[in-house]
Amino acid sequence: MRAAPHQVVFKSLADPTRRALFERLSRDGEQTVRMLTDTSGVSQPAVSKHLGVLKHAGLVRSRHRGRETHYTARPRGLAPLVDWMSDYSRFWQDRFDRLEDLLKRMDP
Amino acid sequence: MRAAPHQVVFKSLADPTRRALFERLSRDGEQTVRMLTDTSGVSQPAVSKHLGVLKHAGLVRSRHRGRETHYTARPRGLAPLVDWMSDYSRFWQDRFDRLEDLLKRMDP
DNA sequence: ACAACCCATAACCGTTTGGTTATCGATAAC
DNA sequence: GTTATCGATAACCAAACGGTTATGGGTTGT
Repeated sequence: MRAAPHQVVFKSLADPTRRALFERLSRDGEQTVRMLTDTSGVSQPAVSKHLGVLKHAGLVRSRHRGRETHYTARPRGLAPLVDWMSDYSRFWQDRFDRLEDLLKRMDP
Repeated sequence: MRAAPHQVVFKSLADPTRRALFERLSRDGEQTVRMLTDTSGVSQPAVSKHLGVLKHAGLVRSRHRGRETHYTARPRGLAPLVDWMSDYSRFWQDRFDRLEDLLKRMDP
């Protein structure tokens, strides 16, 4: 039995180090493992492991060139969170539904 | 140094049992600890502990009457997630900004 | 008054998790 | 060709986590 997408995403983002990596990739764009390691405060293997988790959750992508691996944020990976919120909180559902309508009307 | 709101919320929702409690309260409205325990699959103390975590995260409220404690979902407790998403993902920021505008125009 | 019930807390325990160091294959630099 | 760099993996470890049982204070029912 596979874990639901939102489960994996929540778990991934619960760790501050991992979230910092995602934030960094979102702010500054594509980065190599080395670059990420140099500002993360943890060791390179730790960074690699975290990136593995984020990748498995669909939150980042990787691209190999030569001996380096370049990682990129995948904003759409957050979609399961939005879906979950609208499923289980009418409060947000109403808001997201309106947003959906608005976007459709603006960009049909 | 206090933990950032989104950190607490992410951590709280990372656990499936805890998320199930929040989902239940969101779907079915106010519930006592006993009612929640009977369908949770874990012991009453476990439920109490989880509810404590959710409460600390601002995701539920509690109200005492007699010997029972009634818990309610607090949808606004999810706001830190939306904020975080719009801060660190331009993709969602654009969408949420539009939502913000829409809501302001609809309900000024 | 007493028994039963509700819920929170404490003490404890196995598993998971986030970190480390060591290592190795692959590529780049000299 | 040799040396240095990059990044993934393995093995290991302490701390955090999610569960349990035991208990006790407060409230309701008989």
